[in-house]
Amino acid sequence: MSSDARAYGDPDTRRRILFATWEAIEEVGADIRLRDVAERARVSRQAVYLHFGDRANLLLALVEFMPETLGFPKLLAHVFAAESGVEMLRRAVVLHSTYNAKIDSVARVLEAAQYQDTALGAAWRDRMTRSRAAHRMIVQRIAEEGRLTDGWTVEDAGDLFYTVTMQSPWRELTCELGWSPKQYARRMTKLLLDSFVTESQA
Amino acid sequence: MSSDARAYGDPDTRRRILFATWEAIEEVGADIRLRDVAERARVSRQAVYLHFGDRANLLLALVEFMPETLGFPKLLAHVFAAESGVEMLRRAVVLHSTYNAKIDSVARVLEAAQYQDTALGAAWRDRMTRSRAAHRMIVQRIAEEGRLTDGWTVEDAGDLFYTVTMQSPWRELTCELGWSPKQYARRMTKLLLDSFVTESQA
DNA sequence: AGCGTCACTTGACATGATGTAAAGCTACCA
DNA sequence: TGGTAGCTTTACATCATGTCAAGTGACGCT
Repeated sequence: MSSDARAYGDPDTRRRILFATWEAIEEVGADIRLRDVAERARVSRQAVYLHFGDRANLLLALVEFMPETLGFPKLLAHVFAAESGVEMLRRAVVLHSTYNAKIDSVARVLEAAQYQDTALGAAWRDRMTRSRAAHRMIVQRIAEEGRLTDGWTVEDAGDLFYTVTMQSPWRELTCELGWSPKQYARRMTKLLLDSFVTESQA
Repeated sequence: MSSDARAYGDPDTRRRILFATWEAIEEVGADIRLRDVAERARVSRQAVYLHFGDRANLLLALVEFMPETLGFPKLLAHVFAAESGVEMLRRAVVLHSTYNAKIDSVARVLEAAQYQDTALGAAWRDRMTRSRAAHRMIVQRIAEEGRLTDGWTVEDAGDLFYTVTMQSPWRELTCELGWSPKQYARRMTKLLLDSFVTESQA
């Protein structure tokens, strides 16, 4: 995935356009026009096409750009630096509670667009696949520590963990139902630990 | 909500158009063109506009039309006819496991469109609000029977129940990860019961 | 100084879907 | 016979996407 031989144009301009797109999506929503994006980036509409080819490709680039900009790798590393599987799970949910908020407006657009553009759908799916793998590793760790409840396999619990902490449920609970990040983290963690983990300390 | 003084035109034609829309969405996806819809319904493109005004309104009508057509009220009644709260929850998850499948293609379109059209968004939200209330009632029943775990309030558990059984997580688990309806029902039920319900029988 | 090239601008244009407007057709009903 | 409801046909305005071609300015190289 993700490696076009060489990107066109000035990297700074490219970044400006990506930031402009991001801003535009946050303000306007899904139906951003590329002329608005261009205006925000203070370039011509055609510059956008020169850099990214088309709308789908622009969003595609944004999918890579956001996590880099938000320092996602570091945040993820902190989750995996935990000393126990249960603590990893806790930290993962906390990460979701804050990180999901930052990418939500863009995520809405991508969720909607993924079925219309093949390449974009693939990129989004790829992102999901990684996330799924990360969640499974956490459950794997819990299992290795002998704390996974008998009824669950690593695979099933991992997939469920991954799925219920996805963007959509998070969005519903926080944006629509008003849960704070802390409430989200506490309650979601409780749900998962209650089912996945055998009691021992907490 | 949902009561325009009187609908235009022949009700049969109206139904034909709605079915055609439904079909078109299932085959083509989100980017259906109204001319395709018209073609399937064997009416002119303008007939669609005469009946529904615009695209958003057509989708709006579809939101009401689908549950009626699929006999949703009866299915819901069966859930609430259960003798215990726990059994209600079980039945609700089973209902999700099959019903979500039937509406999924249309749900994708509506989820995407809800942020673009105000009225459509409101209608979709209304649907969600009802669903949320139903889920809460089930948890309420569990609580009344004294089986709700100490750590949960009816409200929080209800909202979580509602949220994790939403369309999106269901879609991910079944369409993308390949869970069968039975697997979905069993595992989702286990997750919820493990956390919400105090052990007593099963 | 001259030359080319990169990065971008400008303006024009084709495409294609949405939505509106107006006139015509047909069957039924009074 | 006349009217109206329900739909068709044709035409048209709009608007975003995406493409094309020519032009401009800065920069580096010779």
